[in-house]
Amino acid sequence: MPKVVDHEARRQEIVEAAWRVIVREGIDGATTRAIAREAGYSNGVLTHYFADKADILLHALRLSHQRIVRRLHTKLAAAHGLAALRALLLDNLPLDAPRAEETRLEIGFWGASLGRPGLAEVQRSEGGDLRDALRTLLDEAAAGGEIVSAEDPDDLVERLLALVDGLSLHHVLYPDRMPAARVERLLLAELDRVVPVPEEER
Amino acid sequence: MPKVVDHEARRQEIVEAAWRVIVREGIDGATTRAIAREAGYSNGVLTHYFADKADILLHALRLSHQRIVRRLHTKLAAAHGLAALRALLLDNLPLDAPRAEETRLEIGFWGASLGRPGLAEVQRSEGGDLRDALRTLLDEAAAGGEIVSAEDPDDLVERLLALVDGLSLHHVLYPDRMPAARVERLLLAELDRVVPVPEEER
Amino acid sequence: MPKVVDHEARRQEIVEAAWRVIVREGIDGATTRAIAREAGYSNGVLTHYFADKADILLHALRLSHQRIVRRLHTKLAAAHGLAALRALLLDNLPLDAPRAEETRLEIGFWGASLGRPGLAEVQRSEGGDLRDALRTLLDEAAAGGEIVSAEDPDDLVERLLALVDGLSLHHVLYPDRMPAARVERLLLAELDRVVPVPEEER
Amino acid sequence: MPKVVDHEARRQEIVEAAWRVIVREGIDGATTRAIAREAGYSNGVLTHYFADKADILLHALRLSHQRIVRRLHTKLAAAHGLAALRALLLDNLPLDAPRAEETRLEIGFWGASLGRPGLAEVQRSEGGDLRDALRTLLDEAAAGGEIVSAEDPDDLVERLLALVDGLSLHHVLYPDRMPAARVERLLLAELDRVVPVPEEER
DNA sequence: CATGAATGAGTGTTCATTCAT
DNA sequence: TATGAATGAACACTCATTCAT
Repeated sequence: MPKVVDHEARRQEIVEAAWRVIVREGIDGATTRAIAREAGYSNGVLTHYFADKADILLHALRLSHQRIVRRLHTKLAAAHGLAALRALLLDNLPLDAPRAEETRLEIGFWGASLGRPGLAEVQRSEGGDLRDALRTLLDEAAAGGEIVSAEDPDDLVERLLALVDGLSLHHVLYPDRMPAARVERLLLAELDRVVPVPEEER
Repeated sequence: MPKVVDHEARRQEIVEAAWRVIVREGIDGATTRAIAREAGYSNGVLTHYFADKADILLHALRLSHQRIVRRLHTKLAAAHGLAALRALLLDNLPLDAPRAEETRLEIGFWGASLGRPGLAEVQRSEGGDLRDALRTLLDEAAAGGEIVSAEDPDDLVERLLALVDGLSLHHVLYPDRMPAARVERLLLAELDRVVPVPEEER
Repeated sequence: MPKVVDHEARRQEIVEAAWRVIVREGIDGATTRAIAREAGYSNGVLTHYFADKADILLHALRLSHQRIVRRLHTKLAAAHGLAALRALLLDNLPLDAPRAEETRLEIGFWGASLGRPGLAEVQRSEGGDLRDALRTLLDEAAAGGEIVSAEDPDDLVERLLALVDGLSLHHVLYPDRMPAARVERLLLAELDRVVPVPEEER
Repeated sequence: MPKVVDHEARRQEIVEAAWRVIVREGIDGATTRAIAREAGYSNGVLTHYFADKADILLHALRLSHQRIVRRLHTKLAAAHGLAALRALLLDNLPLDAPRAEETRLEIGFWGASLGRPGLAEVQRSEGGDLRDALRTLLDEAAAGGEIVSAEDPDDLVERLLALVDGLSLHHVLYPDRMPAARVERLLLAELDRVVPVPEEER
């Protein structure tokens, strides 16, 4: 098995370069040439590692999701229940520059996904992981008595996820109106509603 | 006596053609040629009515907003307070095919706006109208005792708007997971939280 | 004879507009639209007065020549012999802004004439008028004993004309190196060579 | 090991193709497509070798100048003083077909330079080389007693250069009136004026 | 006569892709 | 494997010209 590891490593290099280009120039600025240049290779290399440009973009999107997931796992390793739920949601908001970059990339892909089922599928399945994690933590919190809600837990999860995306979008598009602090406050307020907050804690 | 052509009407024709192309092919598929063809004219006509492609896209976005606003005004003419608030929010959701098209267009523009301040500005200012309307109705509902909330009303409005956009996005991208009925249910559930619902009514 | 005068006047208006556009924007910037706009008419008018764009340009060139000739006639009305010759040559140099404009137009037409025999023909025939005038004045000066030259008078005229064009060109292209004063000095020096200047006069 | 292509050689190929197109079709006929076709390549190649069309035109102009300079160096290698001066001036006249082509190209660029400072700058600086060479030879001739002139040597050089351009122009535009032989005769006559011609030589 | 709407070929330029080396 | 040369279709945009009104 000669050079198999190299192959995968090179793919990764290119995908990371694509990610950087998309974040920096936008999805329209992510030409194959720009990606190859960013990766430090010539145009032609891309052929050896990806079927076409769409394939590269798809993997760049996957990379972004993987990073989010990895970050989550690190953060959630020691946390449980409501605290973990809160951490997970906050982590998915563009509260600092790196995460704002991720959000910009994601927004670009929303539009790109409209006519390309392949991209939408990636977002669906990988978004599913986040949803599952949320649901698990929610159940954990409910089991621990931290949360009380008459609402269907899946609905609650979906609304939280929609809120995360909506707030993220508004922050990136209209940062003046929706600064990071407000994004955080609005999301936490939503979460607090399902929590029967004892008077002594607040 | 020149050829009788209503200049403004022709502009509108072209903008509507652009709107249809964007909805059908996505914002990337909206080439000047495609727009001209859709409008039933040759490439060159666009020159007479718009400065450049960006100008056309901008007006297509405005057209979409105008349609939403017009529809709202019709619906809200006889409604007041909480009922109007509810109607307004529901109307902004992609609960039927035409509105789903509008949402698709809007999502495309989110990405396009990232690197183009002009587009973002249009979205900001026209989105502002909706926000103001929401706020007014909210105050009306609060004054009438229909709504009770300890939360800052502007925050409430912003969260509702974020939720509208997030739910709309998820419906368009993942219709299986987020069918129209669920979109509606999730939004109304959010609204119900701020309403002190008397037992006998529910 | 209805409106015949109007027709010619309108042609003149348009030609003058074309002249101004060419001087201001260069020959490449002289589009039919720009000319019509400058003239204060719509695009379509040009059709009624000129066969095509080439026709307009040709008349704009003629106009420029006519202005030069008219100016000459005014200046030369009272002058004769060597003084007139000198005046005529100086008048053809771009020693002030309006004449520099004329020169710029002329240079543009030199290039345009290369592949268009019609334009070259206009320049040839109208340049001939100037040559004839020079020749006449030269003979006059020679007859009056003001000038003594062993050279063929036609050759002398041609060299003076070539020098006028060469100096004009260099002034317009490289004004730093060839300011107006130098243009004038160099031309007069050339003329002085054929004149046996008495010591007491200099 | 990439396809073996001499990058610089290919650039040269394209520039030479551009040169031929400009000479044949005029500067307006030198479209990027025409240049690519003349070079025997597709449209897209130009991208690899030049920033844009202006870059190609600029190099085509430089190529023309380089050819003139190279020819001069060959001719002047063994010549000195007045003879070299005479050779240099004659060499810059369009006395045969290839040099007439060069002149046509140059005339086209005069017009093109009017609104484009970059092109004018190239002509200025490269024309400066010729001026310096002339001045050097003039000094050499003066030092050797071959030439006697009370005139400022720089002025003399400038007038000779203006005459070269003016005569070249007239030859190209009006070949009937100004055949090659006359061009040569007129320039030499100008030069002879500054030379104290011994009786026995003429 | 004048308008200006409309045409459609043509412009420079970009870019994903192919492929010989 | 990696290069980068080469392709050719596509892009937004310009413009002289035509013509119905």
